[in-house]
Amino acid sequence: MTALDNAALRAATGATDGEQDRRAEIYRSAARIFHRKGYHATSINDIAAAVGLTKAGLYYYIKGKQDLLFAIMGFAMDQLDEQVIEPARRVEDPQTRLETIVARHARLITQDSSALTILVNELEGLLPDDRADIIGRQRDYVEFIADTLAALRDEGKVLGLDPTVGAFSLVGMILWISRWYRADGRLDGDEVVAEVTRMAISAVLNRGEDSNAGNPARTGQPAKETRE
Amino acid sequence: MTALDNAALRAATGATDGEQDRRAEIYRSAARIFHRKGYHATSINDIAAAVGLTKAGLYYYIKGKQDLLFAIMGFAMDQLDEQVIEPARRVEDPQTRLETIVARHARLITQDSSALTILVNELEGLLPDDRADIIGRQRDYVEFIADTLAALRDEGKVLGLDPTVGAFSLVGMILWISRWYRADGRLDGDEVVAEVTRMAISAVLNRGEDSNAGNPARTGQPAKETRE
DNA sequence: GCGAACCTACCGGGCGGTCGGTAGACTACT
DNA sequence: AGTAGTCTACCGACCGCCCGGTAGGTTCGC
Repeated sequence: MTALDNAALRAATGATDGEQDRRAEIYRSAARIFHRKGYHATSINDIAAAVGLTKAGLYYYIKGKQDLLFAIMGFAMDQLDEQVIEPARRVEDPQTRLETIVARHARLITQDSSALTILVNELEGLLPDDRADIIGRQRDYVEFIADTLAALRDEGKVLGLDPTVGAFSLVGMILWISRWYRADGRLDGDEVVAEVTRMAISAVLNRGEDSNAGNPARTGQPAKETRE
Repeated sequence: MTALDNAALRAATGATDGEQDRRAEIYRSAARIFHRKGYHATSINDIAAAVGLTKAGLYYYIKGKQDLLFAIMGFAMDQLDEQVIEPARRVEDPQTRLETIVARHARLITQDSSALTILVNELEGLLPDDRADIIGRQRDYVEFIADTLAALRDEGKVLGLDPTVGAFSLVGMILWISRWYRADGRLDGDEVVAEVTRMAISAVLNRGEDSNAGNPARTGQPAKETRE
């Protein structure tokens, strides 16, 4: 649906609408199959069959398996930029900005997780240059979140949390949604997005008054108890 | 180090110590390579070369590629059972139990993430029966966490959080550590474990007053901005 | 001389990718 | 109107390579 529609490779050689439609269908199918079986376990034949072509016919539209993967990942990053990062950048209040990031990213995943999940799971399938490109964009995203956490810390709303650890942890929470959420399951997408957003905010904000800054020494005795 | 030492396949045919050592080394190497390159992208030759054998020589020790994968995953689940679930089961207080789960699981990952990461990323490389086995054990683990969250809710320490969503979210946070944590990085393992544990607890507990009192105060009130 | 611990050589098969074609729609000229 | 040329959108057959796995040794300590 919302998948690889027009953005991805609109920049390709001048092309008819029909050709672009077909190409989009191919990218969408490929993303779904990569997502389900993994990049390396998916053959070009699998994708060709899924769109009703032979392998040779498919190669009329694509340059190779790795380009296909890179295109899908590039599309996913574009999606993240447009639907999450850009809107969030326009929010000034750090806490609201963080809520925006988490909610929008989570929502994207509950709607169509294929491309975004491939984005994080199949990095090693890329050529080194392509991988560097994608990794750079991903790092920018995490830094964006970390900066937001740092801003919250400067406001005194977050105490003693390393922004990098915080950012990674939130990202992990969000990305993991694609592994357990099923659109036809017990919970609907909006509920999940809301729950996860609430958890994320609660994870990084101080608890009430008693936010005893840095370390444990509280209820349990974590980190100490790990001896076996 | 702490990897596939003796447990994994001690049940194999009666075997000498030397043979078990070699076998353990093979499993350990395989786990490391699977972790780095992915199961499908790793060839039997890669593994053989890594332990200084030819492919045929390697087959003296293993039954096949899929059995190797299953053995590694089984070992990882055993590790989780022994080092996380069993110790946590002996903790009665739900909050302390949750801290124990998160801290121990996180610590396991900062120490040696290979097997545990394969466990979650390479499920589709397994034969259906093996996959069912592993998935079942994983589900038990998530349910164990969800039950702990439900117990916290019954104590009034958690309000309005679906235990399943909570459990999955915490698991996502923990598992993601293996993607960004580097033993030679800025932060050391203990710090990371402590930070993540604190975030996890804070993510699920009520904000406000104090937890131990049965006073169900307000939660946060975000999740308003999730519109489009 | 015998078994454990390996090796060299090989097999069938599937992979990503290419090549030479061609059906058919669409002009373009006579 | 007919026909020659052109281009898009494909297909069947094929290539070289490497894969997981195996058959049948060979070496070496006991």
